[in-house]
Amino acid sequence: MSLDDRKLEVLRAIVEDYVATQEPVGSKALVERHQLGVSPATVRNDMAVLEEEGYIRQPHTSAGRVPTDAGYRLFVDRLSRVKALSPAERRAIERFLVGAVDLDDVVHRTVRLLAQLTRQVAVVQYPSLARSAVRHLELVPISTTRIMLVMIADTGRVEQRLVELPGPTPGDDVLDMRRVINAKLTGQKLADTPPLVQTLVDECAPEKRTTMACVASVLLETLVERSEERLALAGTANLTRGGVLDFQGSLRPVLEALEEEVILLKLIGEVEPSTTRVRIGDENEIDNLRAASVVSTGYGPGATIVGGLGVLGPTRMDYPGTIATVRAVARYVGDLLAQN
Amino acid sequence: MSLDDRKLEVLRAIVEDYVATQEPVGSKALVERHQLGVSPATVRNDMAVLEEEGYIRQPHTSAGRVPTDAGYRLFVDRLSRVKALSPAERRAIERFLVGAVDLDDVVHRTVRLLAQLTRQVAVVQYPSLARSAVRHLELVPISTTRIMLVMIADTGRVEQRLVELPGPTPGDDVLDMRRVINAKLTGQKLADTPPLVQTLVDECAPEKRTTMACVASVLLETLVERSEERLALAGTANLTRGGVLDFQGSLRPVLEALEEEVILLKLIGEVEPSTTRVRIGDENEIDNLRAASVVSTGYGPGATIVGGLGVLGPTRMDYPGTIATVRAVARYVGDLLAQN
DNA sequence: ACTGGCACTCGACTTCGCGGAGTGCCAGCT
DNA sequence: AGCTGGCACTCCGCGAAGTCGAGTGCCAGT
Repeated sequence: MSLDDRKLEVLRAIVEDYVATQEPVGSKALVERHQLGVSPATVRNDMAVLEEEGYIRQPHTSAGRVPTDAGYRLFVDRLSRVKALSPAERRAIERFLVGAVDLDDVVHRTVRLLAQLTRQVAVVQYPSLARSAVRHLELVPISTTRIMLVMIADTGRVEQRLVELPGPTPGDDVLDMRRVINAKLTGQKLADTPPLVQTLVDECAPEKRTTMACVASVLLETLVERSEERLALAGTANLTRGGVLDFQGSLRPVLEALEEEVILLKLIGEVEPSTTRVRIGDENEIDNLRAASVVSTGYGPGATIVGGLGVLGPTRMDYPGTIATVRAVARYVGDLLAQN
Repeated sequence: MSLDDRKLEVLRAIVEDYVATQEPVGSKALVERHQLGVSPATVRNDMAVLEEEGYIRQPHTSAGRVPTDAGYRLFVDRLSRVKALSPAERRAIERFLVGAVDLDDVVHRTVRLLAQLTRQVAVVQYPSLARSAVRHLELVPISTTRIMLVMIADTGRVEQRLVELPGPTPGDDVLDMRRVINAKLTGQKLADTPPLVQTLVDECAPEKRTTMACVASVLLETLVERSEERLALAGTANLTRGGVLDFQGSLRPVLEALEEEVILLKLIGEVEPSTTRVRIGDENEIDNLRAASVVSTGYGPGATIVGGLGVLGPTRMDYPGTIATVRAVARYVGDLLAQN
């Protein structure tokens, strides 16, 4: 016995009602609120099957039904159509993002916008260095034995690092290095730079080699190894929405997970092109987030992806709405980046 | 009738026990756990007076006593001695901060360290631009009509902004501007720069004046108006410690307050030289934080202060320990900054 | 000025009983 | 077959009632 259309319809109704009311939903209430055209008894039979198959469950005997993670999954995959955004939402997005002056600003506005629209926790990854190219490298002398290395990526990200030189170095030498380095690296994908940096040292005049080696090593750190990824987070207060009910009464593990950048990156950083990814409850690999769902997607100028963004909330969330919002925001941000 | 020494001793005992156990403390338990040398009945009389004076209160008749905000205040001001840090804590601080590679890194490590040591929410303000001086200004051509302005402050902070030029501008002109601007501004306190920026435009050759004006306006924004202050936050998960008891059961307002940078800046940004400031419960001006206490102090190289840092927790917190930790961390960070 | 004793208060926790929402199952209907 | 109405059953939620005990305030005595 498989799931015919009506059973799916029942599942959808259960999910929608439960998301709306946050209370287990019973057969009677279901037929009253939806035009299913059958009696409660029939619905009960369907429910029994759905429960058998693992899509819904009862918190206890003689309570209504609640969707399981699998139930939400089925709902998301086959029963929901992505909602169109309301004009009001579109306007909100535009108004919010217009007037951002630099990358930091864009990211901060975006993350707050997402949190506000979805009423959940929002995460935005800064454009990944790994997916960026070098726009310019600058060496700024700070003292005779120290220079500051500033890298500007085509995504607008700027990274800087202090370089301790092995000995006093005249300003002209610094300018020289700057010229050589830029000639070699400007326009290159960061991922491709490591071998090029090596050739920088090799091709350097012997008497300047130790200095160049110094700069090169910091350069490598900055370009590839370093705190590569950055994140912005907003809307943690939204976790308290819905009282103690969501997250089985303990925000603790969730808050802890949100403090770990590595975890967040796992959640929203692993993006395939033009997909919106939905992870529901148990599908999350992080134990602390078994009671949460994550909707994430990639963003970037045009079709390329330079980073991820998404939201995290209780499994009991409005998936169609959230997915629509996340996608829309990602697209707007991408357009914004394309303008630079 | 005023507060003699024993009454103060009783208050101290109440605060210490309540902080430790999180339960209202009664007269019997008090004499058992502390060597007060008097009977419970005597303590009860003292308690009655302390309650009269507003330093403690009963959650309900026939429960033990709990300190009021005023009680904590008295405790902090007159009854507690700042604890010395344990060697383990000192080591932890050093180990944590050693190896920071740049300012971002320092701030992030510091905030996590503070959160971990105090087991509370930690906030660290980036060195304030208003208190910094210009170390160097760099103009990086991005295209013929766009340059990137990078400012490096003596505190290690780096700010960048994109400048849209009114028309195509040769690279030499950019270099010229860079030289002029640096000559004028390097070493200046940011607070002093606005009039100097104006003279930059005035003294500029007429044909380059519109370009320079463009740069100058962005420069002004960057130096003074712009998102001037930045913050790092960590340890929000610590709010859930102590269960539903602290913050009268609702984290919501606290989390909301923590999302507002402006509020956080108010809390830890207003620092007088070399004072540790303690705001207890109602003393906070922000309504959302009436159930919280904030311990904050300034930090900076040597005696100067470039920013603030602190922690936020329930009014029921270990004040002596927290104060000691906050101070120690601030000092270490200051030393670290002094080395650059 | 402190102490021991004592009556009293009142919240925390347990038990009990009830009502009701919701179920599963079955016999009957279309 | 598939759906429906009816019915007995389960079990949660909630309020009432009762008990327990920590803690208090007060007072008389040292």
